[in-house]
Amino acid sequence: MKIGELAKRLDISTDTLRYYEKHGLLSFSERSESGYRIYSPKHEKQMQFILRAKAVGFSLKEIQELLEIKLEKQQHSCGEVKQLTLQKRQTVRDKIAELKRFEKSLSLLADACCGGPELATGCSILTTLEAADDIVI
Amino acid sequence: MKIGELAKRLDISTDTLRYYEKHGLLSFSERSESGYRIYSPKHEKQMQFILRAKAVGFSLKEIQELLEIKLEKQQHSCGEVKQLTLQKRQTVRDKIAELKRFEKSLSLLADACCGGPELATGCSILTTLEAADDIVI
DNA sequence: GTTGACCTTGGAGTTTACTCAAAGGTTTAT
DNA sequence: ATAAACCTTTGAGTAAACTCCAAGGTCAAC
Repeated sequence: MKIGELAKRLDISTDTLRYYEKHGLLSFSERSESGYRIYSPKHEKQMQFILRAKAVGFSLKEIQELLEIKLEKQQHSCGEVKQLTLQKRQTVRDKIAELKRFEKSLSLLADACCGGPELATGCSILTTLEAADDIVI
Repeated sequence: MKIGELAKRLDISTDTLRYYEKHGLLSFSERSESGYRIYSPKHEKQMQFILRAKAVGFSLKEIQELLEIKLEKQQHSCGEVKQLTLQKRQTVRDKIAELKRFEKSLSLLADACCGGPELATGCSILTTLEAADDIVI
């Protein structure tokens, strides 16, 4: 199958497929005589792995690590894989915590503001940001 | 006060201050005869506004909008400010939701994995990513 | 009068994950 | 045989928010 077909099956762009190949995520494929990339079901499966890993939050760099382990399973332990997963979960949790702090502060700001057509001269959001000691950060 | 002193007081770098000026966040300051930036308490207050807005999650671009309103309060309404705040809260909430989905999937993966020194050949995380129809995405 | 700490500018580099364009070769259908 | 639809490569551009560098000017202290 040529690149366009694989792209369509996976619902991504051909550019993305070439990008993944270039960055060591998707293994090189055979080429036709004219130089076209010819993909096998193996490549499609590899791509599905990549897309699933992306869907659970792994970055491309992290997916590279997972692929390295996956391709040489004999050389690696279950513990390593779990380690990567738990690490990722921790950074996700940290980000969630930060965003929740944002959410809380923004809610405080919004709730205190009338939000009406009044001039913004006395807007509580602006004055709070100007001199806030009371924002929960 | 020169740039180094203001930077120290705000606990940011001089590069950041120049960056903010260049990108229209911090108003231009006077210059000494030799071309040094000379900042007044007004500039420090403006920077505090910016840093507080950052601390509650606004991007620099959004802070620019807030500053425009702030500098011409007569021309704007409370509603506009609240609107920006609520919009921001929504994007923050959306991001939290996505990250929570990640967290959930990663937890499922991690919990199913023994994480031991066993070879990764049968690692449940890898096999799940290879052929997962059961990942909650 | 010279060291060292400060300041200036312009421009390049970083990270992430693509996306687009240009200029050209190939295949397929009519 | 020619037009449309595909493929190739290289290289540049995007967003966000800085960060670093080079090459040079300035100021205070000793």
